[in-house]
Amino acid sequence: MNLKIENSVAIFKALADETRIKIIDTILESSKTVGQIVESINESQSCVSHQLKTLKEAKIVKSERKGKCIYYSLADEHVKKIVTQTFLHATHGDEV
Amino acid sequence: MNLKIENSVAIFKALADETRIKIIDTILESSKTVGQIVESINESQSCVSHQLKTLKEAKIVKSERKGKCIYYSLADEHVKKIVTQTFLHATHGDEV
DNA sequence: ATATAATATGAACAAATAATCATATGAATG
DNA sequence: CATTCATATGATTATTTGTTCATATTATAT
Repeated sequence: MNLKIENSVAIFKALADETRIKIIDTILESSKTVGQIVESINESQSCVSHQLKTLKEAKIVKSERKGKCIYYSLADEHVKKIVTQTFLHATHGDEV
Repeated sequence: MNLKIENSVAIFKALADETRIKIIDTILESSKTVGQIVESINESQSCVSHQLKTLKEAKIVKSERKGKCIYYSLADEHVKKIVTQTFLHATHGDEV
């Protein structure tokens, strides 16, 4: 019943996987097709597709078909902020 | 070997659990003893203690003994930013 | 030194999750 | 309309993870 808690946990769960974070890192700046994502991280097409589905259900990413291919991108700026904030923390260690 | 990815995943994993988020929510503004945390969320002492350990290993929280009790608080401001940013997103839905 | 209060720990079990394999779907093109 | 290219899906298996129970530790007070 506590939306703040439950929604936050849902977001963090969606982000708590190396494959999914690699996907997000790949599409952080510009949208990519599934094929491009598969190329850029080192996982099978099936695996990537499964994880894209997870990310989409969590509303972390959105998709759009253009001709043959489907392009995935981050769903909104807020999610991007959470991710980049964490990337910063992760690379700058314990600095304030 | 990619620290940005690996450290970020570690942080998100630490945050990807309802019990742990409740703990974090409880100590977000001021430090609390284990007993106080147990009271405020609805989990057993053992469960809370286990999860506090997980959070501490992930450097999300720190602890300090004062007399009989051990006080837990957030480890740093950066983590607090990540959490509050997400809480905001979680409560304000899809707004930018 | 013992008893008590506060917290931590280890083992065990159940539940959740991620990758793989095989296959299905669906759009585009000849 | 049949084929091919791009992506999705379902089942299965292995691994990870969270909670509980019982017990251990550690500090303080008596």
